[in-house]
Amino acid sequence: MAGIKDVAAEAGVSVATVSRVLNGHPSVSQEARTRVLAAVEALGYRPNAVARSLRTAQTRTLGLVISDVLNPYFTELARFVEEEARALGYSVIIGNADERPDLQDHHVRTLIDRRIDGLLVSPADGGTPLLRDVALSGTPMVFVDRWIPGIDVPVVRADGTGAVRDLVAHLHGLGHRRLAIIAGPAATTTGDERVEAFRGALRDHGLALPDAYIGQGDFQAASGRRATEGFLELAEPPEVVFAADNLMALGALDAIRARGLRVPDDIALAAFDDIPWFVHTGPPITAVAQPTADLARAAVRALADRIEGRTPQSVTLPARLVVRRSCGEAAPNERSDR
Amino acid sequence: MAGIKDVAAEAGVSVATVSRVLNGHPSVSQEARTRVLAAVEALGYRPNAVARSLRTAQTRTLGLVISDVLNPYFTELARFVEEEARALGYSVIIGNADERPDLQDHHVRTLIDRRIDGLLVSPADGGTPLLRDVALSGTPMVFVDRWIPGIDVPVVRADGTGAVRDLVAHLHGLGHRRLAIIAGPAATTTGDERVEAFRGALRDHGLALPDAYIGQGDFQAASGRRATEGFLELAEPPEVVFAADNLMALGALDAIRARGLRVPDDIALAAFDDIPWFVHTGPPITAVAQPTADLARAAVRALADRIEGRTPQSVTLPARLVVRRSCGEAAPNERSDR
DNA sequence: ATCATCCGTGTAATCGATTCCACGGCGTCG
DNA sequence: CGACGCCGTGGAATCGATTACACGGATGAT
Repeated sequence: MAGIKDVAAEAGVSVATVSRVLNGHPSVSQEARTRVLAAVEALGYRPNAVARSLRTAQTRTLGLVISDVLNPYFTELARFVEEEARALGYSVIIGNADERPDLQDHHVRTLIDRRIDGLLVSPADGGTPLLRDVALSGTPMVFVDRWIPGIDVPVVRADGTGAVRDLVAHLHGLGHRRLAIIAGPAATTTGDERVEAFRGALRDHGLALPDAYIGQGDFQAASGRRATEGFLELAEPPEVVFAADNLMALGALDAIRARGLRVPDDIALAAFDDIPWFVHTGPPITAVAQPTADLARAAVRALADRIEGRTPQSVTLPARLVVRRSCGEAAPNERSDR
Repeated sequence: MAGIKDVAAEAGVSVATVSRVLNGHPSVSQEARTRVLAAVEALGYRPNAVARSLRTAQTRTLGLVISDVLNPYFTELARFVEEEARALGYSVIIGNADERPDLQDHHVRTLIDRRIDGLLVSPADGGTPLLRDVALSGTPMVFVDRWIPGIDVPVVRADGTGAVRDLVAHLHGLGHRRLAIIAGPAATTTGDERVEAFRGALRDHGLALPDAYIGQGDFQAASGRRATEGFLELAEPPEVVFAADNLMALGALDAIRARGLRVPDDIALAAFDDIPWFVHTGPPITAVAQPTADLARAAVRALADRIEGRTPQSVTLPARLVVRRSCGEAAPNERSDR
């Protein structure tokens, strides 16, 4: 593969001049510039990004570590992150943690070893020592969706409290009084937060959230199934199950069907995170939708700000309720899908 | 960030010795080894992958360019690819082409510039000049799922003919005679192939595949919707729609529902590519399932073989039919889900 | 005792770019 | 007319690792 020396030789100039032309440096004669460009064209020369990165100490690459690529919410997030990053001239390397702290650490370490310019993280857990160290070491970092309290890094996320309140109002309006939630891992911020938002909204309607109505999940479908089975075995099972993410909602749907029950007639179902498939499930599922594209854009911009020496800002965007049929027939005046 | 020189100084040896210890080179005294290791530990030293790559001319990184990350089939593929690559000591950088040749080229070029050791591609189109050049230039490359005829590169893919034949037999057994297909872009191999397999299977039952029953899609949901609307407007609409990928099946489902029709009572639906969500749609969708994990593993192994100087092999694995309810009630003796 | 070998180690070249510094030529200004 | 400055350019240092080669000392064979 042709190197910068070959180009210099071909154009009859020094490597310094070639480099200057390629980087748009002003002091190069028109003459030299055209000769170099011609040589580049002739040889099909492409600069070696590895060598360039070594010298300049920047890779124009962002790392994105997410907790689970198979979760459509994160897939979508990743897609938009890459899109915005590309627009700003960065590449993205994705690391999938599969909700495993050890895998998360593996990816963080590899990314740091590759000297990525900045790190976007949606932590799978309460924060391993590694993540703290990285943040402390001055590597530009931004949390997206989930974050770790006590680590001083900008956070870009959606606030679900308003939407959850709307959801509870909707459920209450349909006559439901016994509402249960399948929570995420307590170690994740989104885990807690969604439970607390739910509890708060229930309180507004004079309802309590008994411990038996809080299922412990881990954001995976299987845990949603288990938690729902637990609910269904209760002497007084809930009338509604609210899953804190879309995969657990799917598990819940499984468990409900396995019992021969019907949604929403026998039990209602709602989920956090809206995904395209929820339109097509039987029945379509009512969900709290996050502004994924905006979150991704804001996160990338915050990170780029941090990298390029500007001051990054934490951003919180509101989520919104999308009513479908899984909690009972929507009243005609309620907001519906889209 | 500490460099190898710092470690050498701390341990009181030369950088060469440090490097030897880190790379498990034999001729290093036990003494020196422990001192170096202690220094590494003390300084929290991590080798700079960029510098290492420049010198060794290898990055231990694989590029994976897929046509659409949002398609769960590819998401899953990507996940398993990363898993297998990690097991073999490689990292993976994913490039999402969004079914756009220009974006595909962008990613291929960036990956080559970064001097990845090998490239796994599921081409979005018939093959841009760039892809040909890269293959010709000797960059290790393997096609997965889709490939480009005329480029001499190993191909790892699933063969759907058997499963499609099973599908058609199943449909025929249920009494369906007017079967339509939503094809993928003609430029992709999977596009053609699935149509031809379908046509062949129909012929076995003495059925024809009229042009009006071949919808033109592009592997995206919207195209499935359009094609299905076309079918439904026909004087004699088909009794079954077979979508050549899962997203188009979703579009088809949309179009059918929008008409107020019911699956499978009014019209049957089947899809190529099985995904977890098909269990939860209303009704659950009959599909041809590809052995995604095995494909991913085989592809990575083929690429690693090529990179490491062994002879890579093309691999073709059989797909299988998963019968659910979207084509009519399954006979009790038929293979069902799982 | 002598010489060849081998082992552990260090010095320095190298990978392919960027960039600091010096230099020659030329225009401008005093 | 001499000095100064600027412009375009090239030489060489540099980034942080790996590795070929050289070297000194110990060991073993003859």
